[in-house]
Amino acid sequence: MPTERVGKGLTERLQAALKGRGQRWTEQRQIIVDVLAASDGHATGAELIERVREQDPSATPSTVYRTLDLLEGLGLARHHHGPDGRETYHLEGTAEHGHLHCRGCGAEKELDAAAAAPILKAITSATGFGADLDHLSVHGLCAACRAGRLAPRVGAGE
Amino acid sequence: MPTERVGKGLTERLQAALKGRGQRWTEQRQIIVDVLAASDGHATGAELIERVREQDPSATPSTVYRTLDLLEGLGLARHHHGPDGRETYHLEGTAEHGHLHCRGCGAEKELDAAAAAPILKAITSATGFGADLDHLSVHGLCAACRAGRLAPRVGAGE
DNA sequence: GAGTCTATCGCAACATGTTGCAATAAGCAT
DNA sequence: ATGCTTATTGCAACATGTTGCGATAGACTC
Repeated sequence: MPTERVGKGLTERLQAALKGRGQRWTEQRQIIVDVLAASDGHATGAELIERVREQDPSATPSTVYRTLDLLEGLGLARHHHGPDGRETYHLEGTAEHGHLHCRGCGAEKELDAAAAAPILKAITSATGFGADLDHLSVHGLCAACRAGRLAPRVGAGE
Repeated sequence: MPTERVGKGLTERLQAALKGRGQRWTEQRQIIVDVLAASDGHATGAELIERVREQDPSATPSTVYRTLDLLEGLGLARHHHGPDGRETYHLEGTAEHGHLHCRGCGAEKELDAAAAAPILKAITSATGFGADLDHLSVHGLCAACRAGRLAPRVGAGE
């Protein structure tokens, strides 16, 4: 029965946060939050714009991106950059996680906090940096592709 | 005295590689390689285009980007994405390295292979991924910013 | 050196984000 | 309810990359 998947909680939280900062609650923002919540995984900016326009054709990219920025500022959404530099957004509801991109098979896996812990620790030991898991994108070859690397790389023949 | 910083070696290597694949050596490519070599650190696509245009105003973005792609295909150049998703290119001469972006002070540090080794090892242990150091960009807080975090974060007052 | 084949170039259009500015409308006070 | 203040919107222009296509010009053959 959920007409809105967000649940009252998020919307009200958002309204309260905005009011406290002298900012305003608008129809567009409601739609954008709904869309973001409905695309539970990750969505690129372009995808979000398209979906928002389905509900409100008058919406423009600038509004969507500005709202996304706003949501990030409030800590309700996050974004990271995919392997091609495109932006990907997701709601705060999702647990903090990093991303693994395999250049062999194109697969994309999430890196949850537990699995990432030793990695973050290694980063801190080696560099002193405290890494943001949400912004950690690792590009490389997944286990399967490394094992299956029968075909030799570019070499001579092409 | 170096009119060209590249040195004959790279240019000739490139010419040979191209010839072997039925591809061609052109003035533009010479210029782009020169520019890339002269911007020894990292340069964004836009910067490279601008510098190439200084030497050849007729050059267009598509040519530059396509050449950059070509150079990457030949293993002579690499690119990665900065914290804002913008592309950054550098020549292969540079040792393979990752990047550390501090969101506190904005500093950008390089992560050399030696320092990265334990990190890559941790990634492999935790995920099975063999990570590409060149595509590893870590975003977080550097040691100084973590230590100097006297000012509390966003909190109430703003 | 002239001719041929086709890789590369330049252009123009598109895709994804970003930004400035004037018009609109949300939230508050009267 | 009416009016006021100003955050937000929509538009239009710009910034950075990407792609298709016809024209140009490398490199090779004769």
